[in-house]
This record gives sequence, structure tokens and C-alpha cells, in this order.
Amino acid sequence: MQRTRFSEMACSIARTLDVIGEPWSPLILRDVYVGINRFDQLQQDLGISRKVLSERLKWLVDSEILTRVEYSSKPPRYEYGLTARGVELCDLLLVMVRWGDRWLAGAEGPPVLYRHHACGQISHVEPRCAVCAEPMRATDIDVLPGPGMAGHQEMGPAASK
Amino acid sequence: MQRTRFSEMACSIARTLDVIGEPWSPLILRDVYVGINRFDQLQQDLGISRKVLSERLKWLVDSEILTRVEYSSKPPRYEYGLTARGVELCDLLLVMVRWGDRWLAGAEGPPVLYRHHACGQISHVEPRCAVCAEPMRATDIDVLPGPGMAGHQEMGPAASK
DNA sequence: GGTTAGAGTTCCCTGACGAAACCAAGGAGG
DNA sequence: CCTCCTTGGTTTCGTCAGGGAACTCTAACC
Repeated sequence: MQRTRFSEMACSIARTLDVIGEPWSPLILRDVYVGINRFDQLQQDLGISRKVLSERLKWLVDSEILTRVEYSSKPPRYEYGLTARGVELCDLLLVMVRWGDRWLAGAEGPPVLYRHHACGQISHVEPRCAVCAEPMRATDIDVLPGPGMAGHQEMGPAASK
Repeated sequence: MQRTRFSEMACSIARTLDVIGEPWSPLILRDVYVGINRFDQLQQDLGISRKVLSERLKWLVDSEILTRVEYSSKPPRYEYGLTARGVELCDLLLVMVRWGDRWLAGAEGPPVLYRHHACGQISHVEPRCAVCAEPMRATDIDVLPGPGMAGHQEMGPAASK
């Protein structure tokens, strides 16, 4: 019995979820982003089984999210780094942080703060329109079929909001 | 043997992933957002098993992402809607769309387009700083321990980038 | 009564995850 | 030389989540 193949859906959300739609990959991405980039460090920081970590790392490298770089050849030793698409995927993490801080942090407040270089303030990301730079939330948009929708009938959100 | 409890980690990303860190919940969220909000519609659109759909819907309602509203009492009939926190979680979907369109759409182009009400253009979200409105990407920030980090040693990304 | 619609629930099997043990290839130190 | 440590895995076995298919319940309609 086959697991659902999200990569074959005519939906960018589903395709993205095919790459990163389980908890460990985003958390590994986050660790690599903050500089925790070796196998044992990752395993200890995340408390993940070595087996799952090994599989996830391979998946992320094969998906071109991470690079695997040999930092010592005798004996062979490896570090992981972000690719360009991996760096862009970190945007997703920042949005998760904002949502988690807002709704799940409780009275303790956020465990991690993010200081924006440009303004020097502790801040969160806000989604804005890439064209006009005004806020662009789910309630601010119409959803239309795109060129990649031809030939696909399922996952067909042609409905206008 | 217990699955890892991401909700107990001192990390907003992990906590968010505890709520929505598998593929079906974000896809259900998306469907409800575009107006596909009844059981059979969801099941058909997503091609998900009725069992998993039922479980995921219950989870999302219990997590206060979705509401379950009776639209007919004889016989009982239900629709699902977004809560305020559910609407905010849709930001995550828009970021997924942007990444998926950019890296996974291939030659066909994006399956779905998003038109921003304010400027009327087909657009994508761009993460910007909530304080100064300048772009705020993963490469634009320092990561610091926050108030919710006290008493937690694991998941401790105090490293400054 | 039979059929349809809507919203699930149950059962059995498969695939992913978790714990623990094990493995290989080196380097460092005695 | 041998032992221990480090690094980066791999293997095994049991648990948990997902998938397919069948089933259930409550109504409305003919």
C-alpha cells in the first residue's frame, strides 16, 4: 500500500509538503541554519534517533535543501550546509516561529528571539506583497488557476475568495 | 514507545510542527480556506482516506485551528471554518506556495495564482520585518534566547549568526 | 420499502518512527 | 602494538500513523 504522493499533486503547497511535511526536516533545517551542522550535534540537540536523522539528512541532501561537505578526509568527516533553496525555505521557519510565539508560547513567552539586522529590533516576519509591499494575508487575496493547473482536475481550487 | 512530543520543546517551530507537522493538516487548512469545507468535498478533493480525514479534522478542531459548525440539524450536517489562529496559520501556506512555485513547479509553472487585492497583481508573499517593514530573511537576523527559554537546555540555539 | 446524501467508524495491512545495539574507519595515547 | 575515543552511520524489533475498503447511522425523498 503506497503512501500518498504529494509531489504529484497540482498544488505547490502539497509539493512543498512532500519535501518538508514532517517535523524532523524543518527542525534539522533550523539547526543547520543556526550552525548546528554535524551528525552528533544534531542528534543531541534534537533528541532524534540516529536512524531517522540519517534518513532525513539524506533526504534533505537529495532534495537539494542541504549540502554535505567533507571537512576532513582522514578520517572522513562531514558537515551539512544550506543550499540557496534551503535558505529560502527558512522563510517558512520564521513564519512558524511567529505563529508559535503568538499562539503556543503561553505565559513564559517566546523561547527564542529574532533581532533584525536592519532595524536592530526584536521582531517577527510579516507577509507582504512582493509587488506592492502592502500586507498580504490569506484574507487579502483571490485564488486563481495557474498555467501549471492544465491537465489536473484534483486539487483544483479555482474558487475565488 | 512514544512518538516525540514536539509540543514540549522550548522552540516555537517545534510547537507549531506539533500542531501541523504532517502533510494532511496544512492541505485541509488550505481547502477550508478556499471554501471546500464539508467532509465529502474535502475527501474527494484531497483523495485522503475517510479515516485519516476524520482524525485530522478532529485534531484541527481540538487545536482551535478550525471550527465545526452545524448547518443542518435534521439530519445533522457540518461545515468547517477557520478560527482566527487558523487564518493566521494560512500565512504559512502562502510561504509554502511561494517556495513550491519557485523550486518545484517546473516548466509548467505554478498551478495556482494569487492575486493581491490591494494592487491587483498576481503576486507572492515576501517576509518583511513587522517593525521596520524592510525584508527580513533568515540571513537578516540574529537569533537570541528568549524569556521562554529559561529552564530548558535542549533546543537551545543561543548561537548568534 | 429502497435509494441517496452526509458524516463518519472499524478493521487489517503497510510504511515511518523510536530505542538500542552494532559496525567501520580512523586518530590519539599509553 | 593495543585500547579507547570520535564520527557517522546501519540494523533490528516493536510501536504508531496512514491507506483501502467495508461498514454504520440518521435522515430525506420517491
